Amino acid sequence: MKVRTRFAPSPTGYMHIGNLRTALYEYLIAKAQGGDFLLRIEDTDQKRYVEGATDIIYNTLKMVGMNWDEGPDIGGDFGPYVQSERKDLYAPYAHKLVELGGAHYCFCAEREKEVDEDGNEIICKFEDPCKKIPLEEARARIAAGEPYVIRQTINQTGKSKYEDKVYGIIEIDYDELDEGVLLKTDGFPTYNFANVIDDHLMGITHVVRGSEYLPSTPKYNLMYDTFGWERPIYVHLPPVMKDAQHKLSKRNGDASFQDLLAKGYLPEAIINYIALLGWNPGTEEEIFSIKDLEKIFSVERLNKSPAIFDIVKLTWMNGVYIRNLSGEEFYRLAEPYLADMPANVDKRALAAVLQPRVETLGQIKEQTDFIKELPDYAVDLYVNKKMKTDIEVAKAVLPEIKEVLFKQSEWNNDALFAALKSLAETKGLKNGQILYPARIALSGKETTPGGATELAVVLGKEESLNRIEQAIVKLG
RNA sequence: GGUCCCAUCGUCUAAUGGUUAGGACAUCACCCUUUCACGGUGGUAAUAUGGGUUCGAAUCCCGUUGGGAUCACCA
Repeated sequence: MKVRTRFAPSPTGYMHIGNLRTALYEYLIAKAQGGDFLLRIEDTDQKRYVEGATDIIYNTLKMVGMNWDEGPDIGGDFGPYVQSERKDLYAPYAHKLVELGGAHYCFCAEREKEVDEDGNEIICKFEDPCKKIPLEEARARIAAGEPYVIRQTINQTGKSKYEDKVYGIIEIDYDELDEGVLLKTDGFPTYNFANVIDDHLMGITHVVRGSEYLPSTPKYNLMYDTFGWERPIYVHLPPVMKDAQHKLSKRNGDASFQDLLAKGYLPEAIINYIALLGWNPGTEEEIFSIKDLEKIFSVERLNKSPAIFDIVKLTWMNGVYIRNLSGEEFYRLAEPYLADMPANVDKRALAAVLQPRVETLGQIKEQTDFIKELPDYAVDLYVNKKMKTDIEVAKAVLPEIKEVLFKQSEWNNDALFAALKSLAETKGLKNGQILYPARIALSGKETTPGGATELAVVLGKEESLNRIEQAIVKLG
């Protein structure tokens, strides 16, 4: 049978990393088996709907290369793919479930949380008195216009049992299961119910979701069983953590996919990194494109313990992706970050020195700030023991450097380096005694992307000579 | 609180009864070098804990501890 998985986000306007990873695994489980990956929007909670949120979902999935085979925008044989458009479809199934004995009509007021004297929430199992109302009486009250919900009926005793692909056999006592609402007063289904109906109707073979659903899965199974439907294969995923105690969440202000993009992380690197948060290929390789992952992914290698999201390792991996880019591709990506560079700056040369030195595109700004404007630096920057330079050396050498550069007609790194190197030789100095002061004069910074001659190329001849002259004046 | 789940270097993880417990990030040292990076070499660093089972346990069982989840007309 063809594998079918689904990503079913609710449109809340925020694609967080845990969610993205769930989508990735759903996608990979399908694709590794030549199956279909579908997109379904779960918007049954009208209060939480956020305008434009579905576009964020579409754009994110497209950007990382997770193409869906069926979805709200492209359709498919099992639509509609937006739950609010499926609204009328659920109620008949709910009433059917009542007939089959798997649910009942309930007229209770909405449950309120009880609090004890210390302000702690009292947790107790809900015993629904409406369960005892004869079906005919309940139907009469509904006919009379009384508001009602449909609630799941759980009469089973003993242990429920199912197998999860990552956690193994899960056994839970039926007694622990809450008789939750399936169809709300407003006629909308709850997640619990809509999920079962939609997954069945859409032919979903593998239900992939967070491990928080592990304890409520027996309730879904009961519904599948009562309807006489085949239970899906379950794949529950451990959470992605911010630290040992907290899940990554919107509330904590943790990075979303969008935030990472804005900081200059590449979609390919993000996908590669999160794929490895809870899954490993069993080899020592760790750089994978999504196409690679489609070939090698297997559910068996999914991990069951939570994983902490480590931005440091993601940053490293992003650096790997940046370095693997061709010079042309990197230039294209870096260009927007170089928009405010002065016109005389050789942006291509600059991009070339930047590429091995940045791990995120966002780091370009701090690396290039000295180009726009020479910082007002302290003269003791010219002192460097290892390079055997100090203020006196700089004072002596800078006019000579200016002279050499002034005469230089070929303005590229090799030519400049050769020229300054021969200056050092004729003066009987070490290379560093020429190059270090030159670099400081050109940049006004202790560390720079590239050496003296590389910076001279980036700045151009005129600006380079100008800065060296300023240094000579500064040193008096 | 009841129930369910989890537990290997700081972090992500490998090792499905027999390894000097492996790799990657981070960290430290050294090399390369025109500063800083990149690259290269090497080092520090882990089986939470107590009992079993076994010739042999990170691995299987039980307890303890620590953490997480769940118990909504939210998904």
